[in-house]
Amino acid sequence: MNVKFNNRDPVYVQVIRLFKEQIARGYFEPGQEIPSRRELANQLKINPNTAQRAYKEMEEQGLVFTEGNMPSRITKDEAVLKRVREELIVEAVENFIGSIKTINVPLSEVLELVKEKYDTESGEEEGSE
Amino acid sequence: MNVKFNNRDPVYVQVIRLFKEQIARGYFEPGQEIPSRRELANQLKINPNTAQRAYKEMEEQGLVFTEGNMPSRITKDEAVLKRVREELIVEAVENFIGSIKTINVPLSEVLELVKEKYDTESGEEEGSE
DNA sequence: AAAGGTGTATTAAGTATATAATACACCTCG
DNA sequence: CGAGGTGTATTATATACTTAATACACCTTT
Repeated sequence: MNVKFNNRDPVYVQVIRLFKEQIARGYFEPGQEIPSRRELANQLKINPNTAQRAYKEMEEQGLVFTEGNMPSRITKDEAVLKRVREELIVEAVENFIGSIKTINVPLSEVLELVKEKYDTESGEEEGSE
Repeated sequence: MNVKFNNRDPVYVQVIRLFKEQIARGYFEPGQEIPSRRELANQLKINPNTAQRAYKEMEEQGLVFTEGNMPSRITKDEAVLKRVREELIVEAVENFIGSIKTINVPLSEVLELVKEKYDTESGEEEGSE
């Protein structure tokens, strides 16, 4: 796994974000197993306790669930999964609007910029490391 | 002054951001005096040391300068001020594109959302707390 | 000269995050 | 049965950020 963490946000928050993005992209099936805390920690090169904290919060948010001592799973509630995607989109849009309003830029101007930039970096993954 | 800080980012980072936004909006004249560390701390209800840290970083970035023991001032270099605005815009655009790409949303779809939301909250301030 | 406002610097304490090292109960698998 | 993998919990240490309390040199104003 090839994940880059920034040093601004807590790692466990970034891990949650990572799972939400994958959910939004339809990467997970409802009820699908996710890596154990220890395995995730190994994959992401983080501490098992940090992985545990991320999973615990995701459980509180209803994104994953755990039965007995079985591996945790993505929720089977498809409405929840769908809502994750919508929330991420709304969040992105609101952040963007908030930013350009505080800077006081005409909307048409930035929309042009968005279209240009979007096509420029048309792909998004090119992980070679 | 009515500034709301979040608890995610360091306060001194948010203070820098605040100044950059005001610069981007043309709020400051080149060479204009800015509040002293103690006064800013008083206005924003933060610690003078935190204000000092923000000012120090802004000096390192060339945004403000200090002569002798006079009050610090916004740089007189208009090119620098102009660049601040451009950088904030580019940053907003890139963040936005990055977000919607990781979520895998068609561009046309979110652009519609942006237009709708932008008009909805046509004003921007409604702080009551 | 004295007072007070600049910027600047230092030291200490508190909180949140991350890591580390364990520990334990539970269940499955061999 | 026993080993090993689950989730879960506890305790300790390190670091970054924030606040706090001072301190000092410099300059202007009175």
